Amino acid sequence: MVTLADVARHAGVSASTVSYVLSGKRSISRSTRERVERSIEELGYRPHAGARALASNRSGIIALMVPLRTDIYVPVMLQIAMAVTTTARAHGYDVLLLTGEEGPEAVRRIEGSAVADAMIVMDVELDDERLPLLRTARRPAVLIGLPADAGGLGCVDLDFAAAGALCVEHLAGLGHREIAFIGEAPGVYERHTGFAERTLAGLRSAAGTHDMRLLHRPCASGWTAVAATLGRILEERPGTTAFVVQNEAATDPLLALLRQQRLAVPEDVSVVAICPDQVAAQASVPLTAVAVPAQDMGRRAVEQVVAVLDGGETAGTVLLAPELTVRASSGPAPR
Amino acid sequence: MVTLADVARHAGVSASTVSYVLSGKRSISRSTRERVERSIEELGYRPHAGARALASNRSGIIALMVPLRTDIYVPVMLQIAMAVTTTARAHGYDVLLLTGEEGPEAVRRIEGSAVADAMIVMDVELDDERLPLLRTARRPAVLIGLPADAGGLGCVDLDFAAAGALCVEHLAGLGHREIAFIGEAPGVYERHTGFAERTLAGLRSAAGTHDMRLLHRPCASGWTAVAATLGRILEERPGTTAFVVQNEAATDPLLALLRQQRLAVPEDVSVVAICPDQVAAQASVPLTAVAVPAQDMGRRAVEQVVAVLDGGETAGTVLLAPELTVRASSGPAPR
DNA sequence: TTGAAAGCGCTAACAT
DNA sequence: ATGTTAGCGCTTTCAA
Repeated sequence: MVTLADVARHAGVSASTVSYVLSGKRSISRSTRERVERSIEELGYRPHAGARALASNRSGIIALMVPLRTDIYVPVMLQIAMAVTTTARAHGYDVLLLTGEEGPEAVRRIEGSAVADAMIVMDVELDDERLPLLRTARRPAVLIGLPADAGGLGCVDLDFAAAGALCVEHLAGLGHREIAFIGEAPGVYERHTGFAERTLAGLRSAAGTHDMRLLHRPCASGWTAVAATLGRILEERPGTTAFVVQNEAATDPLLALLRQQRLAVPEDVSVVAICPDQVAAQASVPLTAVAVPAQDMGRRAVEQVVAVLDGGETAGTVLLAPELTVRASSGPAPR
Repeated sequence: MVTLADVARHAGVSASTVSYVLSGKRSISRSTRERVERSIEELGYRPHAGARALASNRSGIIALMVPLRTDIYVPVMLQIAMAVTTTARAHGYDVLLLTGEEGPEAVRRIEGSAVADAMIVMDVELDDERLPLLRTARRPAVLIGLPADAGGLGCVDLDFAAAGALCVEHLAGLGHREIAFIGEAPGVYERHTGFAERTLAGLRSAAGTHDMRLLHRPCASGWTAVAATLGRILEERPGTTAFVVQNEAATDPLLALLRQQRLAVPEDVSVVAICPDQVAAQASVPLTAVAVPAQDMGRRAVEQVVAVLDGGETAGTVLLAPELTVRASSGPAPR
C-alpha cells in the first residue's frame, strides 16, 4: 500500500508538505506542489480514510437514515437517497446508509464511534424520539421533514400545508364544492408523520376558507385497499366531484377504478395528486399535481449539512414552496 | 470523548485487556471481563471507528453500489438495499451507499482509501467495466447479478433463465401457443444487463422446446409507452393469448389496458409476471408470477461477503431457484 | 515556504 | 490471564 510517506520520499519533501498539498491548508511553492502531485499520480496514492479520520477527527462521511418501511412512498425515498448521495459526493463526502429500524440507538452509535461527521434523517415523526439525541449530539444533523419542534435542528421539507391548500384552491377555482382526500396508509397517520398531518391541516384549513366539504380517508397500498376506500367514499359522499391523492401507490388504481365506474376524468370527477412529477406525468391520465421535489430535498439537506461542517453556519428550516402543475386530470366541476 | 485508555484506567486494567474484552480474541477472567464491561457501560464508551480502522486495517463497512437510474425496478432496488443494510448490521457492518454513476472510479476510490472492507455491486452488465478492477482488488466483492464471466467473483442472482422457462412452461401447460414478452426498457437491453438477457434466453429456449411462438418487446415505463407496446403486439400478433411481463412499471398499466380493450384476464388472455411477490399480489388482478426474491438476494450477498471477510472462504455463484406462484391472472388458453 | 515530531485511539505481537 | 509497547497513516502544531 502506498502511504503518504512513500509520496514524500518519492517527491523529496517532508510528509507534512504532502499533507498540505492535499489539503491546501497552507501555501506551497508552485514547483513543489507540482512535484508532489506528480508523485501522487505516479504512485497512485490514496489517503487512508481511517488514518485521516483519526488524525483529523473528520471521517468524510454523512450518515443517512432511511425508513425501513418499504410500503410507502418508495420512489420518493429512493430519489431522495440518490440525490443525497450524488450531492454529498460533489462535496467530497460519502454516504452511510442506516435503516430507521435501529431507531435512536443508531444515532448513539454513529455519534459515539465518530463514523460520520453529520446525519441526515428522513421520515421524521412530529414528536420523533431521535430528536433529543440529535440536538445534544456534537455533530450536526439535518431532518428531511418537519417535526413539531425543530428546536435548533436544520430541516428541509416541502411546505405540505401550502401544498394541501394549493390543491384545494385549484379545485375551488374550478367550482368544486365537495372533495375527498385519499391519504397515506393509516399507519403513517398513527405514527404522526409530519408531512401527512401538515398536508391534512392545509387541506382542511383551505377547505374551510372556501366553504368546501372535505372527507379524509387514509388508504393502504394495493388495488383492493384503493377499491375499498373509493367505494366507501362514493357511498358516503355521492356528491364528491374531486379527489386529492397523496399516496403514490393509489393514483393508478384510482384512475383505473374510476374508469371502471364510468366516471370520466376530468369531466365527471377531477383528480389532483401530491407526488413526484414523474409519477404524475406517467399516469394513465396525466395528473394535475403538486410536485414532491424529492431531488431538491435531498440536495438541499446535504447543502445544509455541508454548510455547517465547512462553514460553521447554523442551519435553519428550509420550506420549499409547492408548485402545482395543471395536467389532464382536473377540470370544471360538473353541472 | 471517552477513550479506551479511560476505560482501562477506570477498570484498573491495561488497554489491551479492554481491547480483548471487546474483540473476544483472547480469554479474559470472568471477574475482569465484568469489571471492564461495567466501566464501558458507566463511561458510555464507544470505540473510535477511525482509530480501529487504522490499527486493524478493517473499517467495518461494506460498500454497496446501486444504479443511479431510478427509472427501472425501483422497488426491487430499494428492497435489496434495505436487506443488505439490515443483514450487514446483523453481522456488525455498516453500509456505504455508492451510486453507479461514479462507475469504475468508485471502485478505485473505495479500494484505495480503504474506507470499506468489501463491495457489493448491483445492476451488473454482462461485460461490466468494473469487473477487472474488482477482480484485482485486495478486498472481496460480490455481485448481485451475473456477468458473462464471473471469473472468481462471488455472485448472487435469481436464475432468470430458469424463471423465463418456468413462465413458458406454465403457459404451455395451459395450452397457450402464442405468447408475447413485455420486457424492461430498451436501455436495459442496450446495456446488456445480465438478468434481462438471461430471462429472454430462457424464454426463447423454452418456447422452442414447447413449439410456441414468442414475441419480445422491450417497454419503457409510463402508461403511454405500455399502451403503445400493447397496441403493436396485438396488431402484429392478433393470436397472442398470453403475456409474460418483466417490468414492474408495466404490469398495472397492462392490466388496465387489457380491461379497456375488453380482454378479460385470464379468460381471454393470461398474464404471467416476473416481479416481487408483493407487487404481484397487489395488482388489480393478482398476478401469477415468478417472484424476484429481492430480500433474499440482498441477504445472501451480505452473507457471502461476510463469509469471505470472516472466514476467508472464497465465494462462488449462488443462483436462486425461481418459484412460480399461481394467482388469478393465468388460465387455459381460449378455444 | 518547508520540515520535524507529537499525537489521534486502537490493535496485536511480544512478554510475563 | 494480563500487561507493555510499537506501530497503523495521517494532521497539525511548533520551529526554522
